[in-house]
Amino acid sequence: MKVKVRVAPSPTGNLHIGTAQSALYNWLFARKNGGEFHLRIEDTDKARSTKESEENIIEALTWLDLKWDGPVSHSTDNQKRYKELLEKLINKKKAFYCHHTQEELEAERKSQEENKQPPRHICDHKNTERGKTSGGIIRLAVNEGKIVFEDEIRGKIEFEAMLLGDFSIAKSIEEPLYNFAVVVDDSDMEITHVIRGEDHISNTPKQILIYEALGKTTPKFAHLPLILAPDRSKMSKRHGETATTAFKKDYLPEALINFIGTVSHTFSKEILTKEEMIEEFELTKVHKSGAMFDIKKLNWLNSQYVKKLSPTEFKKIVGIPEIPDSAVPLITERLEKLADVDNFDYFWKEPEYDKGLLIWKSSSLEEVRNSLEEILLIVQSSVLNNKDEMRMALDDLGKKLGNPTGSFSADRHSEKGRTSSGAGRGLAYWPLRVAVTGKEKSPDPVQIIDIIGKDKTLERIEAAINKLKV
RNA sequence: GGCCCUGUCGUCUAGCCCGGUCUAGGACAGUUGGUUCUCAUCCAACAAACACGGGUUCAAAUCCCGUCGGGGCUGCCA
Repeated sequence: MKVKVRVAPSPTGNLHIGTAQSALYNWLFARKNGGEFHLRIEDTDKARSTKESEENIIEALTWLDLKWDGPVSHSTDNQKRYKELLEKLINKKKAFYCHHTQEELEAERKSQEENKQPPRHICDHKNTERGKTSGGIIRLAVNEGKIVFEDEIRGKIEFEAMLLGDFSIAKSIEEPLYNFAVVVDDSDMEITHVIRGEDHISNTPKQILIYEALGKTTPKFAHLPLILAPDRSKMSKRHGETATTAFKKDYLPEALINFIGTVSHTFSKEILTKEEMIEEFELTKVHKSGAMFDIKKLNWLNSQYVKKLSPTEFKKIVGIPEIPDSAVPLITERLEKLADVDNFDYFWKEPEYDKGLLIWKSSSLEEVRNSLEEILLIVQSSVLNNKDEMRMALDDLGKKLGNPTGSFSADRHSEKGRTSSGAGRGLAYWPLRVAVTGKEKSPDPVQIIDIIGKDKTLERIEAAINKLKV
């Protein structure tokens, strides 16, 4: 039988990162087995479902390039089926109306907990005339027995049916609840493998009972481990952002895919595309225990992908003003998150900084100004068109300015056993970098100068000298 | 409380099924050093784990039992 899987998010919020992982694994499984991967919007709860959420789900999946087969389906398209099947179950006495009030149910649950009893409702309206009369919610008539299924990832899992009680399947004949709706949907779509988060393990016995009551064959089940927050609990809003689309501003989709793919499944490489993942993907190789969401690892992966981008791709993705291609590697080499590209805005706009930043170590204001004036002369000469000559000229200047032999201990730069020539070079390079970039951290100023050009460089050095005069 | 899932470095894991090759391997993060004007890259090195207790065995991270820990579910949400 042809493999058919789906991802079925409810449109009650943005696409959760865990659901994105679930989508990826379903997608990989389908592609690996030449099957189909579908997207179904599980909008059973009409009150909480929104159009915006649905749009967000589609936006996220599209961004991650997880293409689904066929049209997007909706639970709400299946209304008539739910009602039809619900009536059928009631007629066959496999389901019934429960007329107990919410207060009664709550009191029962409370006393059960106090008496260390399993929380459940075994309804005495089952198999009675009252149970056939519409009015209350609809429950499945559960009988004694064991419910056993073979999880494709975890192996055999067993439940005692009566511990479930006569659980609810619909609020009314027109309003099915989640467990009933998914079973009908999956069954009608002929889903062969239900691959979803571990948080659904306890729904599985209920769903199996519904399949049986309906006389349908059950699909295979596979429960993925959860992606955990730093406190090891399920990731939720209270831990910060969980929306997949929130990662768009900082991360490449390939990097996020790589991260969520490798965090719960081991592949032969740490860095690989989802096409490469298809080759090795096996449900039996999916891990059993939850994995913490390690943002540092995501950052590292992202930086690896950023470095591989061509200048054209990079500029298009981060959307910055036009800069020469040669500037791009200088940026990508030190970029972890896309939005941090603003730290390199000196390539396209004038730097702003405090004049104190121009001071190299414990040098004096005069020394720095003198150094900048010398550099101005160097730049004005034509050595600029050769980076090596430029460096030599700056190195010579460094030597000339010499090593101020005083102590450096009381400044903001750490002292790392620098050689005497290094100290002089610093007096040349440091103020130049600050003048050109306005930052204390940057790529080699000579390379930056080569990119922004002679005129801009002269302007910026003059501006720096003027700052020091005030 | 009840039911279920799970437990190797700080994190993600390899190894576990089929005991010895494991003085437990890799990656991220961390620390140190090299290149260096700063940052980054790159390179080198260091530190860091079998949850605990019994048992089986010549031998246990690997097999068995128990304990403890973590998580999920426990809705007329999904």
